[in-house]
Amino acid sequence: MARGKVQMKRIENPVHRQVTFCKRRAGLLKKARELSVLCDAEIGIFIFSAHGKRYELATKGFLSLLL
Amino acid sequence: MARGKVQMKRIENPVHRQVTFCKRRAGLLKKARELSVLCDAEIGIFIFSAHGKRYELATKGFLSLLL
DNA sequence: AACTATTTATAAGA
DNA sequence: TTCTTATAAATAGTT
Repeated sequence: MARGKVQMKRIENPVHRQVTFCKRRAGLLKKARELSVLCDAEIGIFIFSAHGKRYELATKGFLSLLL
Repeated sequence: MARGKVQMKRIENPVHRQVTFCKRRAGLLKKARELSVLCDAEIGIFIFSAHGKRYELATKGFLSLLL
């Protein structure tokens, strides 16, 4: 993206990888919320960090649709 | 976005809403794949359209982490 | 389904 | 590490 193109492979530097994870995770969840609102879609997202920490998002009607 | 800011509310025009759904759904899944590769994260996404059609993405190790 | 003018996301830098 | 900013990427409206 900015100030340089991104190589589409694992970021080796742990600090850089962690920073990118935080930023892009936030961006992904924002995009998901937007899609849900704009297009009346139900969305569920689970993200597990490399260390197994879980982050999630689910819109209101999501669970009943999934099950 | 382009050629006009987006109002963060449901798109009323059904054709416009469907087109936006397709475009943004593709964008969201792309971003998810990128996050997974760059940051070594496992990700699962379920999207249900307003008509109940399901779209999904899951990275390799996702299911075993979820369950 | 392609195009492109713009907005948005974000990689580096401060 | 939070904030900034130059630039890449996504996408709204158009054709």
